[in-house]
Amino acid sequence: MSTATERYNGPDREKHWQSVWADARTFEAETVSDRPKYYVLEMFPYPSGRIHMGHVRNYAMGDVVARYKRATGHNVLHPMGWDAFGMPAENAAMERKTHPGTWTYENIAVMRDQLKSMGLSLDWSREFATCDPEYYAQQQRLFLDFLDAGLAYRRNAMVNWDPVDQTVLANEQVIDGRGWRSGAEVEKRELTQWFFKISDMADDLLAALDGLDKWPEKVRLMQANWIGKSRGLNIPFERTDGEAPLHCYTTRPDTMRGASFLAISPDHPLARELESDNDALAAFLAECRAMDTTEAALEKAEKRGFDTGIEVHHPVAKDRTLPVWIGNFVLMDYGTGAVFGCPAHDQRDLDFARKYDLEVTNAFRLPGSEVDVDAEALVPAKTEPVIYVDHFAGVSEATGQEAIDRTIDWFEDQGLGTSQTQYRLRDWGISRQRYWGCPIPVVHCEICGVVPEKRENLPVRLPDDVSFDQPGNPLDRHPTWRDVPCPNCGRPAKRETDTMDTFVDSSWYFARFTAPEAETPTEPAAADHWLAVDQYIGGIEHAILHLLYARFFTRAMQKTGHLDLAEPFNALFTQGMVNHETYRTADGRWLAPSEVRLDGEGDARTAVELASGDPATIGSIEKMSKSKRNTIDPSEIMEHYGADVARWFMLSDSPPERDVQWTEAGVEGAWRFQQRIWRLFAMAEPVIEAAPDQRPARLGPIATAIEQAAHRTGASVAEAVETLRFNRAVASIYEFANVLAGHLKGANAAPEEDLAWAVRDGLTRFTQLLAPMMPHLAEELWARLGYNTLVAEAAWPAVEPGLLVDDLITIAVQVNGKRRDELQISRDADKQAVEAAALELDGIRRALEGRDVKKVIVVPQRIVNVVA
RNA sequence: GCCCCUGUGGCGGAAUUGGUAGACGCGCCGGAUUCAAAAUCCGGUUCCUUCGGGAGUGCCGGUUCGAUUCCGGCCGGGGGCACCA
Repeated sequence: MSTATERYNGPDREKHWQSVWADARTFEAETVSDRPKYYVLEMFPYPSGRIHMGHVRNYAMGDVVARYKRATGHNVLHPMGWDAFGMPAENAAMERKTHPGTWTYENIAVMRDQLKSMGLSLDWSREFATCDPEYYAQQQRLFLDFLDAGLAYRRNAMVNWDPVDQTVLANEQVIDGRGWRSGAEVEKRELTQWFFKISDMADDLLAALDGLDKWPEKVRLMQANWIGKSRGLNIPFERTDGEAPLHCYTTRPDTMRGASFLAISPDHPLARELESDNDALAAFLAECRAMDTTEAALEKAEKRGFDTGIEVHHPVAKDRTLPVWIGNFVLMDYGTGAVFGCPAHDQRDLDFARKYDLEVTNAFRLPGSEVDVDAEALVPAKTEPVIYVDHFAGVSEATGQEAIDRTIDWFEDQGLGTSQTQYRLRDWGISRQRYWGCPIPVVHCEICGVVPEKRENLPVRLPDDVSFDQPGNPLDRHPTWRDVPCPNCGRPAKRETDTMDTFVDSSWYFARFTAPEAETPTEPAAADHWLAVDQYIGGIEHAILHLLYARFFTRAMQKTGHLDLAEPFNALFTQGMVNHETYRTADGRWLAPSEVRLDGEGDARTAVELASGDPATIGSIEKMSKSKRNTIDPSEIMEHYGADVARWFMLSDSPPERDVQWTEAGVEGAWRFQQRIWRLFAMAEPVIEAAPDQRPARLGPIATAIEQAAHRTGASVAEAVETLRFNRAVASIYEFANVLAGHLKGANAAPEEDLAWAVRDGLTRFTQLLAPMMPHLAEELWARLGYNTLVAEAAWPAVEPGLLVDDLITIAVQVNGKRRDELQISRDADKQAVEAAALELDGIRRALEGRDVKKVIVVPQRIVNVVA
C-alpha cells in the first residue's frame, strides 16, 4: 500500500507530552498512599557539563522500571539530584576564573534540561544538589553525630603530597611518581587527617553480603575481597637482649620451621626508635619514605633491607635465633607491621634472603620429592597435600589449610601465640585539602584542642569570596573565614580547613530523597516508609567504594538514630558501558565520529577525515570518552530522532549488564520501528472505528490469534521488565507488532466485529506494553485510540492465563537424540497416545529403517525420544 | 600470583528445571512499487550437500535416552585484587 501517512515527529510531540506530565504532576510520589511503595533510584550524576550516553542508558533503564511499577499499582519514588562537589569545579575555576559554584549550578541547569528532554518519570519536586548548604548542613550534623559515637576520629597518616598544587593526591592521581596535574614529584607526607571507622564494621559488612541476594554475585565477591578477611596467628618473638618482644602476624604459621629472619616496616615504632642514633639507618628510612607507593612502582621496586643487629629467638626451636631486618616492603598498617620471612615458601622472601645471604630452610616438601628450594620458592595451593618436615606439632602429610588450622591451635595451647582475625579494609580517610567540598565542622583551639562546632551554628558555610589564582586550599589562606571563637571557651580559634571526600556526599543522598526538606538529616517516618531502595541501578565502576561507603553510612546512621535499617539497597543492578568505534589520523590525532565519513562494509570499511580528505584508521571499540573523542551527544540524537528512539535503542539488543556499541545503524533501526508503529496505527484506524465496545462472545481464528498474542506478549514483557531483561521485552514487542501487522494487511475495509474488537484490544495493550520504553509515542497512540486519559497513569493490562496455552501443541520427535519429525497433538494427550502417534510418523519410520525400538522416552508436552 | 566472569550465524544477541539451537533486531541477497532513487512492502538468510542428507553453541573427553545448559582438562577474551605476610 502507499504510505500517505505522515511521519511521526518525535522531537516535536515529545515536548508536548512532557509538559502534559509536568502539569498533571504525574510522577510526584505520594506521601500518603494505600498503594505499596516502590523506590527506584539510579546513581545521581556529577554535573560535569552535559549528559553522556551512559546517563541515557542508565536513566532509560530506571525509567522503564519506574513506569512499569507505577502501572502495576505502586506508589513510586523516583527522584533525581546532583553529586555536585568535586575537583573538576575547582579546575574549571582556575581555568575560567569563575566560582566553582557558578560553574556547577550552570552545568546543573543544562543537564536538568537535557534529562527533562528524555521524558523521564522523575519526581523533580525532591531535587537537590549536594553542594546546596541545606544538604551539607545536614551532612555536617551527621559528622558531629558520628564524632560523638566514636565513628569519626583524627590521626596521623601518610599521604601523597603534591608540592606544587599543595594538595593531597589520591593514589590514582599519582602517575609515575608525579602529580597528574602539576607533573611535580610527589612526596610522602605525614598529615593529621579525619577518618571514619569503617573497619569497626568490617565483619558485619562482610557477613551481611550473604543476605544481599538481589545484588550481582560479582559485586558481592568484589566487596568480600576488598574487605579481605583472613585468620592467622599473632606471635610474640622474644628478643635476645631482653627488651619487649616483637609481635608478628602470619597467615602461614605452618611454615614457621622455615622462618629465617624478621622484617619490620620502616614506619614501625622500633625502626623510629633506632633511627635517632644511627645515621645509616636514618638515611635508609628517608629513602623508603620517599618511595612511591603506586602499584606500578611497587611492581618494579627493589626489595631492600637494613639489618638492625637485633636478634630474636625462634618461638619453637629456642636454640635458633633470627636477625631482625627493616624491610621496605613491609606495611605498617596491616597486621602488626612486622613479619617473619620464610624464604623457602615465599618468592619475595626468597629473593630477599638470596640478596642478603640469609638461611633458606624448608618447612615442607612435595610428596615423592626430596628436592629443596632452588631458584623458586615452593608455594603449592593451600588445598594441595604436602609432607611437612619435622613439624613441631606433629603434622606430617596434610594440606596447607589443615596444617595452618592445627598449627594455630597448637600455638594457642602452648601459650606461644594468639589467633587473630585480620581485615584488609582500612579506615576511610575523608580529609581533602580542597575548597569545593563539605567543610568539616570542627574548630581547633589552643586550649581546648579539637572542638566540634555547635549544632545551632550549622551549616559551616563555604565562603564565596575565594580566589583560585594560586595553588593550595583557598580556605587555608582566606583572611577571615578561619577565625572563629572556640565553641567551648570562646577564645580566638581556627576552623578546620579540610573538606570531606565527595564520596561522603553520595553515601546518604538516597536517604535524603525521602525527606529532602527536613530540618534534620532524615525524617524517621519518611525514611522508614521509603527505605530500603527497592531497585538501585548504576555503573559497575562503583561496585566497591561507593556501595561499600553507602552500606557503612547506613549502619552508622542507624547507630546514631537517623535510620532504622542496615542495608540501603535491596536490589542492585550494574549496567554496562556505552562504547563507540575510535578514529585516528595518520599522525595520531583522535577524530570525532562527526568528523569522519565511512565507506564500504565488513573488512573493507574505510574512514576519511572530512575536513582534509585524508584517510583515517578505524580503531578499536571503546568506552565513550572525551580523550578519545568517540562520544555522541545525547541532545543531538534527541533533537534529531527524539528521546523515545534514543531510549529504545539503548534498551534493545544488548543485555543491560553488558556493554553496548552505539551505531548509526542501530539508532536508525529504532527510528524505523517507531515510524512503522505509527503506520500500523494509521492502517488500523478504520478497523478500530468499527470495533464494538464489548468483547464479542465468539472470536474467529484471526481474532483469537491476535488476542492470544496480546496476552502472551503482556506476560512476557512483564516478566522481562521484572527481571530487567529489557532486550527481551523489546524483542517481545517486535514480535507482537509483526503479528498485528500481518493480520491487519489481510483485513478488508469492513471487517467482522470480532476482528475489529481484537485489533482495538490488541493495539490498546500494545500501547500499554510499549509505554515504559517509548512513553511519548505511547501517549500519542493512546490519544489516537480515543482514550482521554494518560497511558502513564493507566493500569498494566491484566493477562488471562487461559490464553497463554494452546490446546493443540507441536512437540519434536527424536530418534537417538536427533530430531527427525514433529507431532501435532492435543495438549492433554496421555503418554501412550503420544508414543503411539510418534511411532506412526513418516519421518520416524524412515529414520528407524526397520530397527527395533528399544525404548521410548516421552516427556509430556515437550519431547519424544525413540531409542533404537 | 590470587579470585571471578565469559566464549552460540556476517554482527548484537534468544533458548524456564538438561528436551525442536539460532527468537527478535542489524546487515546481506532476491522480488514488488518507482521514469529513477529514497522510503515502504513481500520472500530468503548457521555451514556443507551429489538435495537423500550430513555437520554444528571455543577445543578434547565424560555423565545422560537426550548437553549451549551438568562434570573434568585445555585454549581464547574480559574484569577485580595484589609488597596484605
